Amino acid sequence: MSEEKSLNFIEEIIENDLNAGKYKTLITRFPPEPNGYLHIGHAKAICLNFGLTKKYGGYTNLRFDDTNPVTEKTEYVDSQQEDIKWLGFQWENELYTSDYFDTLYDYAVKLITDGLAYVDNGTAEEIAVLKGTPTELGKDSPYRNRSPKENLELFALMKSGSLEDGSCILRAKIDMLSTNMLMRDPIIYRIKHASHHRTGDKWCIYPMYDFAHGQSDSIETITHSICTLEYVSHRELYDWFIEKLGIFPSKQYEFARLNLSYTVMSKRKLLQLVNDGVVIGWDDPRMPTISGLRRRGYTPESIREFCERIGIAKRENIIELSLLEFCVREHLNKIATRVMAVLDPIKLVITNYPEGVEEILIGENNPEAEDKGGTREIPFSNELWIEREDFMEEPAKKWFRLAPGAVVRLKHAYIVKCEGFEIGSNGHVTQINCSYIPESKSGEDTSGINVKGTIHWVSSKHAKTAEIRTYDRLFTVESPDAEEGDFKDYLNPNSMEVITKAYIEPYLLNADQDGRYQFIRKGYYTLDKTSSAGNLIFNRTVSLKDAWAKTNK
RNA sequence: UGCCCGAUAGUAUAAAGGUAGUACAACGGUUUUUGGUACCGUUUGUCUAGGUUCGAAUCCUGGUCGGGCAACCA
Repeated sequence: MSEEKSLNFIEEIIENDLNAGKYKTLITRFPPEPNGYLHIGHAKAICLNFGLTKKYGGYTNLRFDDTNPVTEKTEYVDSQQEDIKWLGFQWENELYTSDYFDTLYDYAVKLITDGLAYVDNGTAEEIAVLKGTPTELGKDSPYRNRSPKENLELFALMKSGSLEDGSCILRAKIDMLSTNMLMRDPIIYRIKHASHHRTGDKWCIYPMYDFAHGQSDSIETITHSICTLEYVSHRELYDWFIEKLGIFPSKQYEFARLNLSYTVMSKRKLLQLVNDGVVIGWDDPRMPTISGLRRRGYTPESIREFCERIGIAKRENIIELSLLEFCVREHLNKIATRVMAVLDPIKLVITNYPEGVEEILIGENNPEAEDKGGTREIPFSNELWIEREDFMEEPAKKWFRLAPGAVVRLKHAYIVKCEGFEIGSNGHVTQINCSYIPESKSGEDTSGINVKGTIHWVSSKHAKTAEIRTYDRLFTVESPDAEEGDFKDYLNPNSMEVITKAYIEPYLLNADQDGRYQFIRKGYYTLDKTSSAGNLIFNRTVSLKDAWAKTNK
C-alpha cells in the first residue's frame, strides 16, 4: 500500500541533498520586499518555504528584503507579518537585509580589493548604452580599469555622503561580453540620499538586489533559496558573488509563480486598483491579497489547501478560480453554521395559521458536524419573508419550488401549499398565500407527504436586517494581463453588489467577526470588518454550487 | 539576431525507459428536509519531425510554440 504523494522537483532536490548528507539542517527563507501587501501568489511561496521545513525539519526565516528605502515602509512590514501568521506559519528569525548593510559594505570592499569591482562615473544612460542589448554584446566602461586603491577611495567617498545621487555607482567587474545581461558588470551599489525605514539616515548608499540577496542567504546559511522563475538568469550572478566572496554556498532554485484567472497579481497593478479607487483598499474583499481574502471570509486552511493542490513546477500556469472556490467551499461546508437569510424578500402569508401565534422551532446548526453543531431556536409565525426567486407564477419544467398549487417544505418548519398570490399596482407579485399542514412539522412529520423542494424563510415579525455584499470576479476576462490595451479596460462593472436591507433570522444578531455562516441555499458569508451591532454587514465569501441555475441556463 | 527556461485532457499536476494516473472543471446519475454535501459514472491528453531502444511522455537531434533577459526596482 504505497499511497505516497509524489514529490515536486524541489522536494526531490531536498531529499537527495538530505540523503547525501549535504546539509544537517534544512533552512529556507521567505524574503518579501516590504513595499506592498502580500497576495495569494506570496501565499504559494510561503506555503512552499514553511511547508518544506515543516516536512523535513529545520526552519524558515522571515527576511524583509529592504534595500530600496524609497519604496519600503514599516506599515508593510506589519501587514506582511500579520498575513503570514494568519496563514498559520511561524518564522524562526525575523530578519532584515538592512541588518547586513555593514557586512555587505565589507563584502564590496573585499571585491574592490580583489580587483573585482570598480566605481563607474558614467551616467545612467552611458552605462546603459555600453551594456549592449540581449543580441548585442556590451563594451567596457572607460572607468573599468581603475586601480583597487582608487576604487577604494571612491567607494569611501560614495559612502561619506558628499556625492550626489547618480553621480557614480559601484559595479562588479565580470564580463561585458557575457550572453547573460546580468553578468555585464552589474551595478552593486548606488547612491540614494533617502531615509530608510529602519536604518534612518545612516546610509546614503544601498546595495542592489543582486548584491544583497545571495549574501543574505549565505549569512543565514540558507540551504535552499527558493524564488520564482524570473530569477533564473540571476542565478549565475548569485553563484558568482558567493564564490568570489568565499562565503557559505546557498543554492537558488526557481519555480513558476502563481497566476489566477480573472484577476491580476502584480503589486504594481494591485496598487493601481487601490490608488484609482477601483477597490476600497488593499483588503477589499475582491482583491487577491491575503488581507482581501481574509476579509472576504476565506480561511487559512482553505488557502493552504489551495496551495497544496496547485503544485510546484517550472511551467507557466494560470490556475482556474474555480479551484480556489472549491477549496474554500470544502472547508466552509465543514465548519459553517447554517442559518436562514432572505436577500430579495417577498411576503408569504399562511392563511390557516393563527395570527399572533408564535412558535419556536429548533434547527441544527451544521449537518456536516459530528454533533450537528448544536441547535438554535428559530421563531415562526403566520407571516414570513421568502426569496422572490423561489416563486414562479408559471412554473418552469422541473420546478421544485413554489408556484400556484405547488407544495414545498419550509426548512425546519412545515409543508405549505400555495393557494394563491397577489399582484401589486406595479404588476409584480407582492404576496403569496399558502396553507400549511399542521402534522408536517419538521422532526415530527406524520403527514406522509413527500415534497421535492425545501425553501428558506424568515418570520417577518422576528426578522432583523443586515447589509449584504455579494462579490464577483474583478475582471471579465481570464487573463487581464494578456489582453490588448489597459488591464483596467476589462474590469467587471458588477464585481460588487450591495443589498442594503436583507432579512436575517434573529440568531445572527450574535454573529461574531470570526464566525463563518452558510445562508442556506445561498452561500457562505462572514461579517465584514466594518460591521457593527447596529449595522450588520455580511460579505459573501462564495456562493453555493447551484445546479438549478445551471440546468436553467 | 543572441542567451536562458519551459511544453502531458479545458485548467493544474503525477508517471525517475515498462498499463498515461489524480484533482478541479464539464456532463449524466443515486441519496438528500439546502437543486448544498456525500456517493457513482462519462467525456477529453503526451507540441512536431526524426533518431536510440525489445520498449520513449521520459534519452538524443532538428523544428514549432510560450515565457524570461537591455530598472542606479525586487
